[in-house]
Amino acid sequence: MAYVAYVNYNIRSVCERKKMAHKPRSEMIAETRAKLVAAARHAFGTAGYADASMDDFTAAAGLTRGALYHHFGDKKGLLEAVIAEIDAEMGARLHIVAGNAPTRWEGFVAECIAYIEMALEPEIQRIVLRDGPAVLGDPSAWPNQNACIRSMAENLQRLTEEGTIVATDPEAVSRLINGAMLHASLWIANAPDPEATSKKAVHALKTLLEGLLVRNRSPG
Amino acid sequence: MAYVAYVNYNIRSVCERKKMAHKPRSEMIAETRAKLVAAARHAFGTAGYADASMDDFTAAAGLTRGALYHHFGDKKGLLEAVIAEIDAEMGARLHIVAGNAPTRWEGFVAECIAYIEMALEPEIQRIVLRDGPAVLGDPSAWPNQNACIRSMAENLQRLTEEGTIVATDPEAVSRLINGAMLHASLWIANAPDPEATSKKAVHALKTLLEGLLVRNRSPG
DNA sequence: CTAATTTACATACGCCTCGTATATCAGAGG
DNA sequence: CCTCTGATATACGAGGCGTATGTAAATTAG
Repeated sequence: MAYVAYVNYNIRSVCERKKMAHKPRSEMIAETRAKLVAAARHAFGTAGYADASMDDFTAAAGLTRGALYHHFGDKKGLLEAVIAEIDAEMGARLHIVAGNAPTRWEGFVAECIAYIEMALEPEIQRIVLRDGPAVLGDPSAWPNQNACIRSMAENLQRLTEEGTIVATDPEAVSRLINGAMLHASLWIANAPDPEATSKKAVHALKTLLEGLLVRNRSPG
Repeated sequence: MAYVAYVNYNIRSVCERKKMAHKPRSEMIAETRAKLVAAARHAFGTAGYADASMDDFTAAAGLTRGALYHHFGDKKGLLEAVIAEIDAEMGARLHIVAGNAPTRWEGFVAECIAYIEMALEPEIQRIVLRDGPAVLGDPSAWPNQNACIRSMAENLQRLTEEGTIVATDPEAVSRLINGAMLHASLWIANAPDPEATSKKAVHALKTLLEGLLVRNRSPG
């Protein structure tokens, strides 16, 4: 018995989608995943993870929660996918910035500043910096390990080897700096005058970073 | 009509509480609030804010959600109260640490290290560092403004005036350092070997901080 | 000292959200 | 052509939260 109503099933929507595209199945699936990720990204970025209703944003993507559970397991799984996407974009942007600098050190500083600027974007701030850690735990344990951090740690490693900066554990320093930048972004974004605050933060960060330069340190 | 069942009301629990104590009303209220905050603090600290059921932890405190809504408005309000309590404790602990140091600079460094250690405690980490920002937004905009940050900013102000450290905006530097420490704590807490990681982080932090000392900087 | 009012809390109800179980259909492959 | 697997939709149940409402104790008024 039961489920009599299934006679009306989803005939309409399925037919519509059939008419629209005759792509191979794998493409349709990729498209579905992309649609879900995009819709979730928007919802998470504006309403926040907790207040984003799965029913709502799957519907906005022209789908239902059924598709979501099939592809991502649960809401957290979808958040992971969204964060992975954003993180990849961030990594790519930082890579470009670092590559355009004349020296390694300057590249590093430019990367830091670019990171702060990116972290000012509301979507990144909300999803990656606030909800991400709350829902998924410590970012340093995430699978991607934040492409950003790895890139910075590598730079620091080389700078240390070159003798440009004082000897420290590169990973430790990169995590400290990353945390500093992240917090700075939250501060800037919520400040009454973000522009001025940003200048103060960038200046302070440069001061802090320059303390690492060997040429700035007197033997002592 | 309706609400017929109210005849049985809460006679039992009320009578029990009446027998137990004949304190003035204000004390009873304070006790209720304290019980709720304590129960919530435990639940938030172990299960996390999102997974802590209001029905469950109010019941654990011998109360119902009615009391909670009356005193704190909603779940967020209770979280605010919990965080305020924890923040006050942290501030007091830091104050003591700083006061025991021979010089202002050493006090500042000691405070930083103590902060990292505190932030390793699971309850603080979960409630203040992860769920807090996700639910209540940027910590720098919280009412208490994090007693910790203010204290550090004051120290930096004085150190700058004394000429001990290079001139920067004290608030900016304190926020950067605060973010660095916070992130370091998350990293340490989730590292496979927290002890060793902690040493690395503290060493790196000291290196970073010492870069601010005027006596370490060569004129450049 | 009694009556009115306020305050502190408990209960009931409804909406919404999530997760799981089930149903259906479209393609892929034999 | 038939079967089987995979992609998606629907139905159902369990909780969680917020609000509206109820009650009794404490306080204040007269």
